Amino acid sequence: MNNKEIARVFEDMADLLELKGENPFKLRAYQKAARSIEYLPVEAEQLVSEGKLREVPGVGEAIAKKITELVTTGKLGAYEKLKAEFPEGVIALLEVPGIGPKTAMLLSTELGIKTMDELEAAIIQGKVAALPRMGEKAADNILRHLQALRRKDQRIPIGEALLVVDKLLAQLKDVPGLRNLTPAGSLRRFKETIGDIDIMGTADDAREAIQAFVSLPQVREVLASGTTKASVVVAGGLQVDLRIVEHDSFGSTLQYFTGSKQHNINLRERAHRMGLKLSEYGITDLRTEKLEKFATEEAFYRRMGLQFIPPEIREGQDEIARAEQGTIPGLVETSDIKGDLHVHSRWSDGRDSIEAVALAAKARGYQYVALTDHSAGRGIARGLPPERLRQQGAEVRALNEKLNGIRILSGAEVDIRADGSLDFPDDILAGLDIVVAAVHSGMDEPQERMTRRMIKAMENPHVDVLAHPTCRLLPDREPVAVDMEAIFQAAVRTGTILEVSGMPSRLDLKDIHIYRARELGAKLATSTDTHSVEHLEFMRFGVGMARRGWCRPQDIVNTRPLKEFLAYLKS
DNA sequence: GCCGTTTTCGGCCCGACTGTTTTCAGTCG
Repeated sequence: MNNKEIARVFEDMADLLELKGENPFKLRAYQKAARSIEYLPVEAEQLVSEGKLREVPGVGEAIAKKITELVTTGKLGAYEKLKAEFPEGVIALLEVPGIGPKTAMLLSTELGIKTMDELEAAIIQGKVAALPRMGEKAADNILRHLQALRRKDQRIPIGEALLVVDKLLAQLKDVPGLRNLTPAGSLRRFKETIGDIDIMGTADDAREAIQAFVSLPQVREVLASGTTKASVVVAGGLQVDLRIVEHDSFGSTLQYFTGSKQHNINLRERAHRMGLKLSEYGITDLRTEKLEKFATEEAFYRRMGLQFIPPEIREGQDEIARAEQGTIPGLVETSDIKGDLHVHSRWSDGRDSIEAVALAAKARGYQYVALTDHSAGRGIARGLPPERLRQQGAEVRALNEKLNGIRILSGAEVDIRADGSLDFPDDILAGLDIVVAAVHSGMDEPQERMTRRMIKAMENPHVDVLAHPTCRLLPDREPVAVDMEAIFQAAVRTGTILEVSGMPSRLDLKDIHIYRARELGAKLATSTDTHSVEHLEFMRFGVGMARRGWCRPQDIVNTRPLKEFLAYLKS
């Protein structure tokens, strides 16, 4: 049983305990453990065999036992027993926003509702509004949420969400007295997918700002609108929350609204031990009741006795303890990047000429860009047969003569075939500056074969980079079955660089993989898989992922200047 | 159920918004 499945069990258990009216702190313990397990950089199974389960924050004696049971038997007695205590389908009702434990139990016991369809029918028949403490409006609300839930796609990749946000921010820019408009929440933490969009700002008149927000043309529905915050649904079904505070609370509010939830809970517990109380408005001294406001997050963390914690690593793991010790590393930034190691031109399935891509790379301040068009095996992607690759090499040489300040590395994105062999013979690979290898087909293979296949490719001395290692596509294609721990170890052994693809639909490797690979000493590269010059911008997502994996500049090989990077490739 | 530089027992984050209510419960983030 994998970490995601284990986390799911504990989340369900927390829901069931809540339905049961159990001690709220107990169910919070389950939720915390679920979160912890979800973010583990290694499989819980490995921790069980190493006896290290108890080192995971939020995992104590009882939960460790439950995890062990799940890992070894694939089932959990306590969970099965708990499930049996409740009518079928109650947990499903909790999925609907606006339905909490009380309402779910009411709907289930009074009306016998098991599914969303039955719920919809009951609302339309007026049965829900007639329940105690319900009413027309409450029932209507549930119906709207239910229908929105049906329409709504899953979480969307961060790349798409940022487009929506950029537009919103541009539209709100001119509202008088509205300042400091900033994306917060999971967007600011660079989570790979976004469930809803959080924006915050400060204003002379919060009401006026909220009014401007809910009146935007793309707002399809206003879910809530008060004096300091509002929630709307915009075209496309995405929920956007806006929170407005006074100018001098900006730092505290940004911190509060960036989350994550678990990070904030941990911070508040720490504050409590310090005799302080945290809220979005600032820090209150519990003894004097005095509120201290913060204009910046830096000042806020300083007051808490902590090193500044970058948003990308505020996931409620051990970042607060690390900040207390002052051991949060300086994370890589987009401005550290000296080159892109994965770009396509119109020679294969890219849109632009090699020269256009090179000039765009130069304009970004890069010193080099690796041209990695597809190999012949990628027929659909107009992959290059050896002869065309040689012709391309000639053009690259000519361009390198002509252009100043940017070096084009001749390379290829070579297919890893089903047997682990490569789509170009070794003598051709040997003539390239850089070889990026990737799986593009036969993705349904069982884990052992896929793992062997990738490792075999990594063992080829000409292969420099393993691209998008898990082959997932957000939000639909699941990662291939592959033993990531083995891939990371092979990367360390063979010196193969692991790609962190910034392409929004890939983001591959993902955060916890990056964390583990780095921990084991593997080298990583943030790349874009550019197919037209605008895609070079995807580097921000690659860097965002790397930061979520706690990467410093020295962990990312393409932060090295050209000469140093070429020397590294040779070694 | 977890956890401890006050504690191994007694705590456990905090505020906003809505709807059905006459003072608050439920839900959310």
